[in-house]
Amino acid sequence: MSSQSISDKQKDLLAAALKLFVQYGFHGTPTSQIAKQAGVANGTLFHYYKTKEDLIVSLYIDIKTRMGQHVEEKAAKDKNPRKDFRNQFIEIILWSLENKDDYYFIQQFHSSPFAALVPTEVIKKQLSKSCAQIEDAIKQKAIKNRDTEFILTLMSSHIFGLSQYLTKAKLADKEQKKIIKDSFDMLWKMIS
Amino acid sequence: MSSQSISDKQKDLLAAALKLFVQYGFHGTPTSQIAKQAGVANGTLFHYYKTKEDLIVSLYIDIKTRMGQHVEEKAAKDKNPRKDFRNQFIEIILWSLENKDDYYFIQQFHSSPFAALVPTEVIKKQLSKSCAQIEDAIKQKAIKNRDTEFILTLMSSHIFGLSQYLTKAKLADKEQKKIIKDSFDMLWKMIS
DNA sequence: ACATTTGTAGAGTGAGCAGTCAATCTATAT
DNA sequence: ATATAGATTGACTGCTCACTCTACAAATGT
Repeated sequence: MSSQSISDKQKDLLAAALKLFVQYGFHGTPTSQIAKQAGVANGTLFHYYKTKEDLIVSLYIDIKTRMGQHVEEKAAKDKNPRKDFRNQFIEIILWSLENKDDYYFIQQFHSSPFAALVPTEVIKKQLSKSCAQIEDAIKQKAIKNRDTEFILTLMSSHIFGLSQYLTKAKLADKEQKKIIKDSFDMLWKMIS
Repeated sequence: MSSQSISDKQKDLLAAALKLFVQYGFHGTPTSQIAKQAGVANGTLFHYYKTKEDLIVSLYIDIKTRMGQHVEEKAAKDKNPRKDFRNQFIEIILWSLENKDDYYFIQQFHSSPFAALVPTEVIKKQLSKSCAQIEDAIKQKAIKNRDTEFILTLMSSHIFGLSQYLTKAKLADKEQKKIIKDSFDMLWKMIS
């Protein structure tokens, strides 16, 4: 199901679906519209995705994967936990601002019944790196000794909140970077 | 539209809608099912709510109002900003845990196209108190001097994250209270 | 060259849904 | 008693939508 290399038409379909889902919601977007927007026939959509549900879940996994790759590539690694987290923090925020639709879709998806349809193995894979990193930082006494999930949740929601704020308040680049750094300092103060 | 005192049948309808929306999502829930679950006829639903959309928005406003009232009543007022925020923080968290469906619905609603349909006056009314409180605390130098919206967003998402964590990790009462307090301390450290 | 698989198209189908409507019931007013 | 307005019902409708099906085209293998 939508694994392996993704064809051009699949990319078009996912891009079209993203745009429309963000604008009209899952149910407000007929598959016919998605096909139209992607410039393919109705049947083609169902050739690649067995059901609409399959398309939605595939889109989610695709976005998450791309986001992960981006951070992996861009964020400079660092021995110092604080700097390491900071680099990743900044890259995620920047990505979320450059890909607002994608980020918004993830939120939408998370608080929908579709969230339950993501295979557990996929979820675990997504979390494993972050968890390991947090556990590492705890061992190094760089951050508070708390349940890993707890820390991760607080970090995620902090990032979510910041992204939301920056999206609403359209600021100049300089001002924005200032707030991002400030925001990380606040986060770090909280968990260190 | 669904203002003024709410009749029993309306209450039944909202309760039914909440339950089903949380379980199956907005689109996965036909109005016919909502009516059935509420024990009224199909037409009765449309007597009270012009459209399904109207029902959804009304439900959101109803929940938000109830949540606000609950906090207003329960949270002990305090001259000390920190204590004042803490009391409210705790009450919101406890409410969210006792009313998981309601809280989940709010999230679902926020990241949906329906969010745009809430009248701006309603939104402003909801935010005014919190904003005033934050501005007050800033003047008293109890918390950092930042944009009010920024602080509010960080607080909201922190609460959201904590609620989510506590919902997943089912802990004993004592443990839970410990984490709530700890979590508030962390939040306060961040913004003070 | 031919066979087989894979991709693409788009009209068609049947189920399900939001919302209507005419009829009946209830309540309050006069 | 009677009139008026609101509440309640549930069968009905017209439309939308997810998904199917058949036919044809392109690629791939032999």
